[in-house]
Amino acid sequence: MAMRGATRSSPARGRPRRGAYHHGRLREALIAGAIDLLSTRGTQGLTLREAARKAGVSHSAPYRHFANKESLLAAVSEDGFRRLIDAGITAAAGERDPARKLRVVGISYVRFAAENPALFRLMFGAEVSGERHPSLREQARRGFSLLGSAVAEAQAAGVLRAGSPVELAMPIWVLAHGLAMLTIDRQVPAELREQVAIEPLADWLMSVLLAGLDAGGRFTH
Amino acid sequence: MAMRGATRSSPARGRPRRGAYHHGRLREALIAGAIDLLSTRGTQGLTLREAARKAGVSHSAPYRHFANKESLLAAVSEDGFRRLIDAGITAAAGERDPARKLRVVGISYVRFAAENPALFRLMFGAEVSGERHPSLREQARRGFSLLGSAVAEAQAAGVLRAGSPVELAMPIWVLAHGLAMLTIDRQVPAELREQVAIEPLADWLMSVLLAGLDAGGRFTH
DNA sequence: ATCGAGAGTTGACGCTGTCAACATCCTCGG
DNA sequence: CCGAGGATGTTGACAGCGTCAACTCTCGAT
Repeated sequence: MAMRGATRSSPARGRPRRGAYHHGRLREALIAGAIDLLSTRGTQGLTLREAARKAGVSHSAPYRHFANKESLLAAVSEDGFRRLIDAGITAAAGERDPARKLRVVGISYVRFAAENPALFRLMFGAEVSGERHPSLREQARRGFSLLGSAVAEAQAAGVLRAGSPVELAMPIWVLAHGLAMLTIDRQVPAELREQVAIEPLADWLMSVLLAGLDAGGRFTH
Repeated sequence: MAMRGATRSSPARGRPRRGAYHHGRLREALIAGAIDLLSTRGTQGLTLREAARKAGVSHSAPYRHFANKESLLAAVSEDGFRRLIDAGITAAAGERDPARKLRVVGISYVRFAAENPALFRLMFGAEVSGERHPSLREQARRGFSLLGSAVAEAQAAGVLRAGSPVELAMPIWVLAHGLAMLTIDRQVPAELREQVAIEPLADWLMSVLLAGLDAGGRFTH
């Protein structure tokens, strides 16, 4: 049996020391396959058995590495959060002006969603519960604190009014998240969509909001 | 066979003229059952077969009324849009001041999402495609035009700057949608959540945005 | 009275997630 | 050097799902 061999996805990347029976890097291969399935065939196409097939492994091998499907989805989601945060960090690093930095972080958020719609929906969706997977909650917190530090920087430079960074970051996140979701759902009115470029729209929305943050009152709770 | 009878969900509501074999109002019963399943057991719990069971009918009877599962979901989604728009109309009717009217429409949007999370996600999700179900697109357009008229009213009253209503309505929708989604996903930071009341937060965000719309520039494309 | 179309049923298919029992491999203590 | 045992992978099963084909029942029009 075990007709599986080096023909499929080169098990044990690098040096194929392991025999045919043990994959060697199955966990990573499953996550990578799942991410690929998600972007090419959408949520419906992401199946435990199909991910196993792509890794060249039997249908229940994944259970040696994930308790159930939700656990695999959580790992995929966590990887998505890492990439989303990396995109934000990279975008911020490319800007020196603190005001522009704040905007490009928001724009990178929307762009990530537009480029990975199914993944983005999974990350914020309900099929993987944040309660059961606290590491996900941790990643979301990291992302929010990245935004918070961009806010603090803008405040220090005097381009954003004083106030609790979390209170000021919240509206920015809400706006970026709303635009990201509506973009994914293709709900942005045609009048406001020029070609497929979402960035100018995102930039304008950020301008409006930042102006409002300077003018508006605080959230006194 | 056909042990199904008046014991279950009273087929042919009103006058049970039809015998046991023909349900009489199966289509409506399936939609109602699906909505119920969605709110009590979530997306995963909404199953064609379970909806049929709730209606007291065999597992493939739904195919006489819906081409496939997605068609049932589309009907559920359309009902959701109607209720969402109704909520907005009701909220607007309760306010005379055009500025407050604009805000309560946004707040009602967020509240609807918070009260019907699974339904809201279905309405804007990917499992029912707007391309294949144009009536859904139509409902979304109706909702947007409801918001647009609230904007126009505010402009006429001089409490909102001039400009294309669609250009001004877009940021409001984006903000409301973002807050709705983040609320559903329980991502709103604890510091900003007082108890479970989302309305003050929504109101504040609307204030910030409206101030920004007055101060900010236009979206020149 | 009949007949045909609409509405519902039965049974099947392939797919899925999950589990139990089994097989194989790798490592480490003796 | 070896052999035991844990880690890893396989096989086969189960129930539930969406869907389809073939059947049956019912009712209203002719």
